[in-house]
Amino acid sequence: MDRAYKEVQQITLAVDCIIFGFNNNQLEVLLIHRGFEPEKERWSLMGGFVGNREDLDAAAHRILHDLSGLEDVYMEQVRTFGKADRDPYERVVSTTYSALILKEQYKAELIAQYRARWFSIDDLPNLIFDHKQMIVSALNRLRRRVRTVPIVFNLLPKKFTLPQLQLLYEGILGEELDKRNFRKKLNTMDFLVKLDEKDMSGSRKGAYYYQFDENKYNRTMNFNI
Amino acid sequence: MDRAYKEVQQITLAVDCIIFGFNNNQLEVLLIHRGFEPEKERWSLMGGFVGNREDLDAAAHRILHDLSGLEDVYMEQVRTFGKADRDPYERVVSTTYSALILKEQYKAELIAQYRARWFSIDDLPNLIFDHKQMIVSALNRLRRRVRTVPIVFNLLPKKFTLPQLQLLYEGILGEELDKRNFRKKLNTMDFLVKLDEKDMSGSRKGAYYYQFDENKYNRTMNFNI
DNA sequence: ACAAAAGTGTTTTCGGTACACCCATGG
DNA sequence: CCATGGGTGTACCGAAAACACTTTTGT
Repeated sequence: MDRAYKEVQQITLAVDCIIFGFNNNQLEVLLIHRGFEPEKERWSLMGGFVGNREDLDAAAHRILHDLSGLEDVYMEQVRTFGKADRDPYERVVSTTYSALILKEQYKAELIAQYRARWFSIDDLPNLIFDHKQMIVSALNRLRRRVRTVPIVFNLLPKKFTLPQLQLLYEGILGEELDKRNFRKKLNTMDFLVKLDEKDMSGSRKGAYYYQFDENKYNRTMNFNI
Repeated sequence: MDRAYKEVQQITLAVDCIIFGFNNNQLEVLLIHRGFEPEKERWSLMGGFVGNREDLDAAAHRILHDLSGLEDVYMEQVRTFGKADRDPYERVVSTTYSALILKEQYKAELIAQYRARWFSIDDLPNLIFDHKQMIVSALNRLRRRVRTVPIVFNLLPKKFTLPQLQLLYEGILGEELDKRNFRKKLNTMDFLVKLDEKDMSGSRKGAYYYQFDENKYNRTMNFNI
């Protein structure tokens, strides 16, 4: 605990982002193809170092913004990876953040610039260092969280249909859900608003659009899928 | 992501331990009375800096060992506190670990040396920096975890009685539990072994000792209080 | 008319909760 | 014999799970 100890500390602090999106009815992660050393030409999470006067959370948002062009994205800290040899080149401790984004809003030119690509969570490429573990822990956390906190709506447009929402849950949880039970549950917790408009793109009959109503949710704060 | 950025990084990485114990039928936290600057003479968590070649987890164990003399203690990472101004003296990012220990096993002389003291979780003193928040988040995590993972047994001696176990749960969860329902649940999940021996210290009748059987638990891995 | 997805209720099962009395023993 | 904490079983309720048919409409 004495100062001398700390003064010689040579550890770099980084942030890595696990960026989730919902595409092709699958939960996907955005990875970058590294155009720089070390580990050039391999896949990795989007990461970066923390600024000296920058909040850790702010660093995560900055890094996400660099890749996506997005601000005000929903992010949560997951955990910190601190094995001494996790990065074989230098001592870096990295805190992971999980982000939920809407694919349509990405700046395609940035994605291209970083040579980024979406990967289905059950078809990941080889990743550098411990990035695979980072994704696994973020996914586990996400699976727990989506059942009790209304965060999935960050992965959908403002207006979405119930079949869409159900597919999203199935993609995240990795299991099929019963349509009737799913809808019944959503009905009992009353935070979805049915619009008069239908999405005709997926079927002949068309599916009604819904919206998440934050105020309604805040009245009860009860959420349990 | 370029090296130059990182080379000027001046952030110190620390670990703080939230040490839980069960005493006087209450959940308590071990705090130290700082005999050193900064914030001398105030209460804080036991913490320290991470060594250059030391795993983050190892740093937490080392720090806990320094205070308690204990090895092989059950610890879990909680989360990382990274606000730029959380420590007004210098830039320190701190990862918190929660430890579950058995009060009887502490080395009293070390506790004395650090002028440490146990505090009931609902009667905490003023704490430096964001240490109060750290305790709150560790406690929240603990409350969630004890319901689904058999970690409470780290807070009890090998042999314990059901009244003891129930008091411990009540202390952690901060609510009273129904004796019959509590025991019924424990019975349906079959990982406790009843011994032939009784603890006569708490009552005339005496309470049977039980042990947690890890093998039995591993067969089903089902735990839900 | 038919294919394809959207929408809708009921029954059963199981776990959660509420609740009150007897037991063993040391004094 | 009595005070004290230890130990036990049942009835009710609500949430979760299982399950199949009708509706709409573009072709």
